[in-house]
Amino acid sequence: MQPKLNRLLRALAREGLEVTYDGRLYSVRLQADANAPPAEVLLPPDLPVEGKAFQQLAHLAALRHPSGGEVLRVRATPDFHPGDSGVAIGSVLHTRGLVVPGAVGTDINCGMRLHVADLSVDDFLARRDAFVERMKGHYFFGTRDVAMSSRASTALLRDGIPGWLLETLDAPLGCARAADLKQLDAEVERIHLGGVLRGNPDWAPEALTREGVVRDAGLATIGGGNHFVEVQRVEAVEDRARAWAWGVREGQLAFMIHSGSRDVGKHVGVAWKDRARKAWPQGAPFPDSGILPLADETLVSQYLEAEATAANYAFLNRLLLAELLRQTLRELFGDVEAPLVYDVPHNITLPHEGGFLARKGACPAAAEQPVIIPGSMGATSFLMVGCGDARALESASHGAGRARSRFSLARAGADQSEAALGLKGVDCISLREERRVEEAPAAYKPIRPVVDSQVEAGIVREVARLSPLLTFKA
DNA sequence: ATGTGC
Repeated sequence: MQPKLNRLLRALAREGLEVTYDGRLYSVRLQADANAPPAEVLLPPDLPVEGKAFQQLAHLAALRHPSGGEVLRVRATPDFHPGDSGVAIGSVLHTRGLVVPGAVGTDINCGMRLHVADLSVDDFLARRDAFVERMKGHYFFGTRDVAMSSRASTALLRDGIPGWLLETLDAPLGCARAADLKQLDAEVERIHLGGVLRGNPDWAPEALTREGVVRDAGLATIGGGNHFVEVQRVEAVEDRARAWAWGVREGQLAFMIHSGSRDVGKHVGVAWKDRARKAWPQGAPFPDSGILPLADETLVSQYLEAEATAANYAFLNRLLLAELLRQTLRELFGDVEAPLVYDVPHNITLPHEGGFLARKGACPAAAEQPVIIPGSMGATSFLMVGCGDARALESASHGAGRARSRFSLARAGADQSEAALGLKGVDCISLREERRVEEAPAAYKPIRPVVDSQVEAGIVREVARLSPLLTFKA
């Protein structure tokens, strides 16, 4: 391990990076810019590292805007890996006087949602096939009814889940019929930020606000990449008091949702990538990294409003993915209670100490707050509680982190046996075989060391572990 | 991340 590490440090030095490592925490900065704050990465020695991700972190920390504002700190979680827009997944960026749209990207308010269900695992598995057929219909073949009035859609984009609920309670339609509205109303407090950021429907695709009935084919769909919906079993409870308070008990059926704002986030993210370029001061050289911050006060607040608009949509997307599943459980098993444990975004910009914290694939981990860290397909997932660690910028990892690219897995000649891919015994429902391979357990780092390193560092504590029964991938 | 694509 040690020679390998030394080789990595030497290679990074040749590429102009100054890197130190104390066996737990890396500190990275550009040699050419001693005034930039160092970027820190929590990473145990036995986890694989990629030089490109360090490069991206160092450049993010060195980011400046000619007219002011500053990067205060950059921190990365142990699941960090290179991002294709120039910002590593797992980056947490603390700024003042500027924001960086690329530090969130297009997958705005990608996040996690966890429910537990009052149903035995045996009873569930006895009707697995019927359940799978119904859910395939909802998630893959569009048998869901997610129509909204344009009033409800507009209220959602502006005022989040509470706004949507108000309009929907008033004039139920489509997805509202599917939803148990009273229960949803009671569950709003278990959504991070109450399921609302102040948005503006003008930033959303026009089809979502057009007068009449809005039928959005993307709503209540899982999406690609690492997104999934998984049925799980609560395997072990470590913190009994907290688990009890959150309604989580050993042996329960559970379901976990990992999804985001779909096309709406892409619409906003792409538009603002363009705007950031156009707003860059005339004559100033573009940063090598290609990452462009916004410093103008009006542009900053407009961007945050646009990001919030997509974030509100993502909250509803996860809510409806859960609602379809909850409704299907009721159809098959009668009056099953399946309460929300928590819903938390891990791709979002939020106010922090007079400035902003942009998380790209990092879960908020303020003190006492539920933290959801999914394992890769087939692996254990974790329900944790945050410790509010300031050095970690109150952030935990958002998963195990990708270890191999999609392409490296799909490459001809690679060993694609079920065993080599780690797919043996994994019940994965997917429309496309490639997806199962691209997202196979072998594509990801092991979750255990990622979680343990964060517990040891005082960032999170374990509340419960969940093991997978059935995974839906689009 | 995205009705993608080394």
